[in-house]
Amino acid sequence: MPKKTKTTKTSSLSLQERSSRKTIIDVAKCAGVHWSTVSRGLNPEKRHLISPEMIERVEACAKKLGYRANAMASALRTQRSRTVGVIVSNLGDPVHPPIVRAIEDRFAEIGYVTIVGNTDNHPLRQAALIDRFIQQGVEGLIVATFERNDPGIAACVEANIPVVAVFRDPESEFVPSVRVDDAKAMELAVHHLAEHGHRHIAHVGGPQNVSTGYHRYRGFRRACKALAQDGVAPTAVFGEAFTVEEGQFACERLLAENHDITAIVAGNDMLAVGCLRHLRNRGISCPGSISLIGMNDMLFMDAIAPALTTISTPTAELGTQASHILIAMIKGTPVQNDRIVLKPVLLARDSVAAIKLPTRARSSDFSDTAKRDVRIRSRQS
Amino acid sequence: MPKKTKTTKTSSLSLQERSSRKTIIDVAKCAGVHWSTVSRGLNPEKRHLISPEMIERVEACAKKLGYRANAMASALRTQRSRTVGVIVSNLGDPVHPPIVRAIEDRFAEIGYVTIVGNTDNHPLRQAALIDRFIQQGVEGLIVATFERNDPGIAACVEANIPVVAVFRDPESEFVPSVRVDDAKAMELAVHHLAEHGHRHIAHVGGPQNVSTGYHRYRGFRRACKALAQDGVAPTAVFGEAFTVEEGQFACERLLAENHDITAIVAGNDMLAVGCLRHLRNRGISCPGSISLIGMNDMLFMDAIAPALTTISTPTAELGTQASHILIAMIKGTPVQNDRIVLKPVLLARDSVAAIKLPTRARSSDFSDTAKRDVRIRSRQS
DNA sequence: TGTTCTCGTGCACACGTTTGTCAAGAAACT
DNA sequence: AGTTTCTTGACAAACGTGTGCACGAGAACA
Repeated sequence: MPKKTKTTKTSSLSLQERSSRKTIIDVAKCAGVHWSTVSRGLNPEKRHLISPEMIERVEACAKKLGYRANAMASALRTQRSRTVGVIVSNLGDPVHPPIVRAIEDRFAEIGYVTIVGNTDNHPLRQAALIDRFIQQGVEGLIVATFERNDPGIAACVEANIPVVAVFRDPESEFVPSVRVDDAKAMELAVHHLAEHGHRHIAHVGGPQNVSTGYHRYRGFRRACKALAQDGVAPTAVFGEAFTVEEGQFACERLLAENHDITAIVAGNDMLAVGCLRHLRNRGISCPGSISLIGMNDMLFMDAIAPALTTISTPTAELGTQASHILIAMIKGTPVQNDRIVLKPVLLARDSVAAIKLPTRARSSDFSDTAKRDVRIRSRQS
Repeated sequence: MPKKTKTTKTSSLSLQERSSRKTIIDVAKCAGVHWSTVSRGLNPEKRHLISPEMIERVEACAKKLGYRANAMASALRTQRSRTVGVIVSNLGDPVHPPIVRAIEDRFAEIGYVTIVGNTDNHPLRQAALIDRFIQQGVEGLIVATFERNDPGIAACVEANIPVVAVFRDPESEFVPSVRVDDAKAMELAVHHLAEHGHRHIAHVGGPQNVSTGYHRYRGFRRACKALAQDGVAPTAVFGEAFTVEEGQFACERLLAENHDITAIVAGNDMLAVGCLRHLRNRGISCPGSISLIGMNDMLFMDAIAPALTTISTPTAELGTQASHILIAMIKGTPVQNDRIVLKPVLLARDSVAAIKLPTRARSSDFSDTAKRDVRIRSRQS
């Protein structure tokens, strides 16, 4: 009887190790029933198969023993891990936390758990992360790091796991996406500047291999072209990344070669803050000499000097919408609209001044800063 | 033979559903060996039991089939999920992302996956989250939401799961903690102001039920008491939370009752920005009329107006240290120091001015903003 | 050549669930 | 009363992996 010996040994060992995590078997013993009965009694979907008093008895025992279902065992059996993955480039970038937060909220509501990972924009780290998450058994993925035509998408569709792109648009037919209308955002910015009399407008853009940087630049050019008869001339420099440092350097390069620039449209607020830093270092007044518009309305952009006029991105809404789509995909529900493009809104603050008018917009009024933003909605709704 | 029918049905069904996720059995078939051999061949720790050529053959088949280990099955068998949980109050609060980011980095290095959750400071949500994470099988927990003597700790120790508190100190003997010296931080601030001639210093503090708010207030009072012979008089108001709005309201209450205040030490940067907003709305100059010091050195605090003098908190280091401790606990390694208190650093910028001197510190120099910070280290190292 | 030892592989059980199937008993029908 | 229907709970087979044990083959030794 070597089997018996082995069995006993193993089980006693595991009992020693796992302090005392209770299983349905413990609950069943306590309630004096078979464990399948416990399983059904505790599962809301199968509960109708069990008599009410039995359910009550089982639940009482479960509570008494401090029973907690083993999600791994359940996941293994049902092939549903109740887990989703979120991949961002860098949680430290202030655009991402509101998105992740919104996703976590939505999935917590349906009992799902959210795992996160950072790629730092390295395709290899992204690939490794996707691989690891699939191993982990995520039921879906929300990815904010896809480049245009990202090869990483193949790994997901191959593994047959639902993916939705957020913030960036991979422009792939296989992946639903939720993003903001980047081109439109830049058009709003350029028109806003043109209305203030600016003609020599420059773009301090971000990386062109991601949709955000690319579409924003395109939108900028399109807007300038539309205003060409008014004498609006486009100029552009690009940062290697959406960071303050890159914005600072790009701005430096821009001004070294172009001396008639009166306004800058930055690819996002980080780049804008970098521009601001360079202008400050050079002693160039903003908005006195050069006006500036950012994008995303990151935290504290209303508190910096000057309060930054920027294009607001509904980051939380991005996360919420992406979650809705992913949840539908996981449930197998047909998803009606899987190419969501949210409308950006211009927030007029203090970093844009009218040109040719000697009176500068000075923040001499003492109205509440939080209420001072002037929202200018995109015209075509 | 009803069994056969059943089996066939089940397996064919699952084959249909799970597109085609490969298992070790598939790899074993491909390599013509038993799957236990595959299991060992793919496991670095047991690989030495297998002949090199066999390992090669197995790995080739695994790669050819696109085999990905099923983490859930592995976790169930080994009782090790390679998963940790991080609990914060709100990812949208800019203190948290760097912490979470650092944790994710450290655990990614050892192949662990990080799941996150937000409590919004609701004890019930925290309890639910801890419960859910334990169900999920996390091997450890890093919690940034513990209140002092938090009852939620009981659930963790009862489940026998390693926990380390970060940022906040639950002051429990059962939980290691990694935090910054909050009291010392406020002392630095008060001394800095005293050195600039301030005598009427007020504290705009945060909630007192969490260690951060509590210790910062204590540190503030201690510093004032130490300077009592110099005529330093402490005053304090408190926000219900560490938010801009609460800071604004608290500042309003403060100034309504105290008209001789010349300096404010805020409980953190959010509260400081709130103070700034109120001062601005009231037309009170900062630092001209009232000096201000914040804490944490959140992102963009060097770009706001005025550039905020603040006490820097090494947030990423908090996450890294907490991870180190948790990893040691998970491995069973004895952890040398499980009460880590990091030293805060004062960053002198533009929101503090000397009193009684008619010349105000105006930011008229054009040196690089990023390099303008003056770091004042805590004296007793 | 027989014995012992090492090394590599196969076998089978267990981890904790979920769930299809079925037996037993009660209730309702003919 | 006999038969059918319905309810309730028990049984056992997976989900995919890790690992102690057994076993066979080859090497080393007397």
